[in-house]
Amino acid sequence: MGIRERKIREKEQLRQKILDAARELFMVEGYENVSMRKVAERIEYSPTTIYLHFKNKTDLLIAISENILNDLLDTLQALSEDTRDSLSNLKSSAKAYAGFGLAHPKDFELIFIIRPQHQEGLRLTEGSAGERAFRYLRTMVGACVRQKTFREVDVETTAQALWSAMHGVTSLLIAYPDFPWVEKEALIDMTIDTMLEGLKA
Amino acid sequence: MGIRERKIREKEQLRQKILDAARELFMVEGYENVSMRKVAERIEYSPTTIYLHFKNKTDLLIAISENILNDLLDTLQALSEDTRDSLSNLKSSAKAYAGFGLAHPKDFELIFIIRPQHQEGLRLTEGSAGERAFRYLRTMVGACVRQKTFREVDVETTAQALWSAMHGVTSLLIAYPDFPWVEKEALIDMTIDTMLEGLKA
DNA sequence: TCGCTATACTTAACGATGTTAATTTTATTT
DNA sequence: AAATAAAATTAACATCGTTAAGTATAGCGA
Repeated sequence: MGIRERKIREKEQLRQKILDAARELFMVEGYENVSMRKVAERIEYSPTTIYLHFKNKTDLLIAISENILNDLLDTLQALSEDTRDSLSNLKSSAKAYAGFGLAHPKDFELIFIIRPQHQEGLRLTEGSAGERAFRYLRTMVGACVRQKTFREVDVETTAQALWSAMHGVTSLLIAYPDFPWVEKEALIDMTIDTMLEGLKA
Repeated sequence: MGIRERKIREKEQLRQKILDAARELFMVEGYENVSMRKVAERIEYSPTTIYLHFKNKTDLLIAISENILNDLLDTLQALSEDTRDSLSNLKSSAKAYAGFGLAHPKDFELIFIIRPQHQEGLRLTEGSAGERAFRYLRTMVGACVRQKTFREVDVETTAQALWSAMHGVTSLLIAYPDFPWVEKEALIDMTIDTMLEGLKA
């Protein structure tokens, strides 16, 4: 009796096909310029079929955002594999966050700029990619404090401040690509290095 | 022959009326939820009349953004009136930037989040509010370096890094109001204080 | 193999959007 | 009072997100 299973599988495949098509289009054309009809056309289904898999366009955006967030989390966690000292880990993770933004500006924009605009009251649910990413950051900060690499700062506040600083550079570099920035790498380094210097014991 | 003058004045008045109505609506309903028809209805003109004064909706957004940026610049410059030491000036300006964002989140969102999305290739033109604000920041950083309050850092890079950090906290606090932030003031203080600490001579 | 039923999918439509073209009203000049 | 220039409007186009209603299809028991 594998019929039911096959149907579920086919349904899941179509859902994935929609996600792939939409993500691709969002990246190339930008969320606001992609209509449900365009997504439908690309997968060769009628527009309404999408609504059998996603409640609305925002729901589609959210699902894709979660996928991207998982990619980002993978990128960050791949770095902690080589477990050097906590400070190096923290620094390379912070740089990876900004690096991800520069390498995939459209992804960054979608998850951190567009999504919160369309999903107000967004909160990090237990075990979500965003929640795990931030917990990972807090752990690294905690380690630096425990090992007296940092002075006795509040771990939660410090983690949030570090995220803020890295998020700031990345957002600005993406939002204003034509601003007369100094070399991007240099700016990213200056931001994270200054923060870390300010936290030293 | 004051007829021509009166006509110009009336035209300018209507333009201002449109700006006021649109800004008010943008603040309350959000840019994307405000249609040209809604703006028109509020000023009791037909929708097309707006197009006699603004090329399109983006043009309206830009004009309003410039107004808001001037407000922000005023807020910042009011602080430098009491000319204490450069470091205090820098610190209070940085806090004022974040404070403006928290006090007027919709304004902040409009000029720093929405506008760059609709006006790509945006550059700070000579003498614009944005350009003056940043130049002011660079001057304060330069003063701190010259007086050896800061170590010998590159002024341009440092100014951009400081803006990044402050922009980051503010953006995040606004974008994710439901994130479990520590006390907002504490987070803002931690971010700016850590940056300044990291720059000390 | 036949009809029955649930599921998958499509067609048609609604109200709203930004924007343009064509037209009418209004105010000024001759 | 007629002509002209300016200001404002009406009507329309293409497109949007989304819903309701209808049609095809695939699996089922007989």
